[in-house]
Amino acid sequence: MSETPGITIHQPLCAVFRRQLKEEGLKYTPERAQILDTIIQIDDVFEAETLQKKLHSAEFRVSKATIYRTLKLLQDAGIIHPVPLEKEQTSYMLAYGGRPRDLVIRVDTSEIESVEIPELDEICQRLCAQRGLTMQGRSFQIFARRAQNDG
Amino acid sequence: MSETPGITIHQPLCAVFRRQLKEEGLKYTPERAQILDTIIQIDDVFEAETLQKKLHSAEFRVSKATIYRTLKLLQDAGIIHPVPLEKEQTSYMLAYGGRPRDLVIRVDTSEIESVEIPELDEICQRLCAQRGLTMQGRSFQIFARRAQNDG
DNA sequence: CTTGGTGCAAACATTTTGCAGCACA
DNA sequence: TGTGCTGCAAAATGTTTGCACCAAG
Repeated sequence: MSETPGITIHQPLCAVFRRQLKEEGLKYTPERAQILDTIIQIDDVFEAETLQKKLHSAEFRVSKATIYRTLKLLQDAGIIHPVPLEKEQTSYMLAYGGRPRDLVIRVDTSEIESVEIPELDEICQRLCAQRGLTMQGRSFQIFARRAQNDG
Repeated sequence: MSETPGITIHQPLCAVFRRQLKEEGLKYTPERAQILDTIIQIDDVFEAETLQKKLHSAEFRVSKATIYRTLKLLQDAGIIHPVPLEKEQTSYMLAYGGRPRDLVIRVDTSEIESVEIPELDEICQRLCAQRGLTMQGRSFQIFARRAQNDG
């Protein structure tokens, strides 16, 4: 993963969230800030539980209730969105961010590989532009298994 | 997998399912056949409950348990896969079929529009080919809202 | 007979919600 | 002083599982 230095997208994300919250008369509390920050750190698919553990290990105690409530807010803000994995718990991923978010999922081994698909950005932009929409994020997964003829 | 143009898909789907079942020593029962058939008829995103109602109205009584069990089998076979909507119930859609399966989801209005993105087929094929995989299906959603500058 | 499938109902797990105490405008 | 937020625990829902009986090879 080649990266841009430390700057990146954290600030904008927080800003988006804050703006969205303010817009609805809600508050940007420490819990919410911490949750978003942790999600950004995880930088991968995650579940409510994963998130809580991570928060926990950062000495930040947040209840499941608050996590679920915040997850919903983040989803409304278009900052995260659910990913259709076969887990029992709902999985989420960041909708924004410089990292790859498109996945190739091996249905036979359950492996998940992140891939970069530059063309997709253009496709998304085009589709949104045609409809006068602002893109909030996307979710793209390819489900595949080992080629059947070798195996 | 060079492709035959868009001929039919129902027969092949049943065949795929039957083969997959046989491969694991399972049976292609009337319930399973009926469930797959109903899913094909629905030809849209659906949930376990929707499915049961549809089956019901077709005078075909199938228990929730069987529906869930079959849904899992169909998923394993790569015939359907979950879609990440904001519903409480898991939503699924057909992975195969001649219909569009890519969605533009309005996060502000919850509208769901199916779109055709031919380039995606190529992209998927390419990614799978590069990895020696056989594609089972894909899931693609764009989350968007009305352009912010006119709201 | 043996293996698998179905429905039912109980069991489970996750997610949601009511409530009391708090914090900040 | 009022609105919103949090944690806790109870409640609600979707999904899974154990069991007894049924069907097919």
